[in-house]
Amino acid sequence: MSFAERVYLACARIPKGRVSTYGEIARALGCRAYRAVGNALNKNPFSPEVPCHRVVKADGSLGGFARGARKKKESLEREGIKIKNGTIEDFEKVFFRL
DNA sequence: CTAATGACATTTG
DNA sequence: ACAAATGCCATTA
Repeated sequence: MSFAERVYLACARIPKGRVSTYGEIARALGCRAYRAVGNALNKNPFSPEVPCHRVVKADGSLGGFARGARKKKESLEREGIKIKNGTIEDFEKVFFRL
């Protein structure tokens, strides 16, 4: 089981309509490799299977997205997450602590 | 094995 | 508040 695999599993735990951060994912895995988490999600071999779009930066901004940040924003809004000028509103509310 | 690279995070200027 | 500099950790070349 590689690090990336664990990342995907953790990601899959995030409920619809909530978001989490790269750092939080790393913390849930028992380390602080938030950079590595980003790399794992970027590869993302399980594209629609694992909801990688629910993972954002710690400051509430969306961060990057392999298929374009635009798409990511739309996906999140579709799940009921409001975004204001590239930043998530009520970030503290929708934040999902693993 | 060493070096380079990020969908990051925090601190400083 | 914003931009730049540092630190971070696993992966990959």
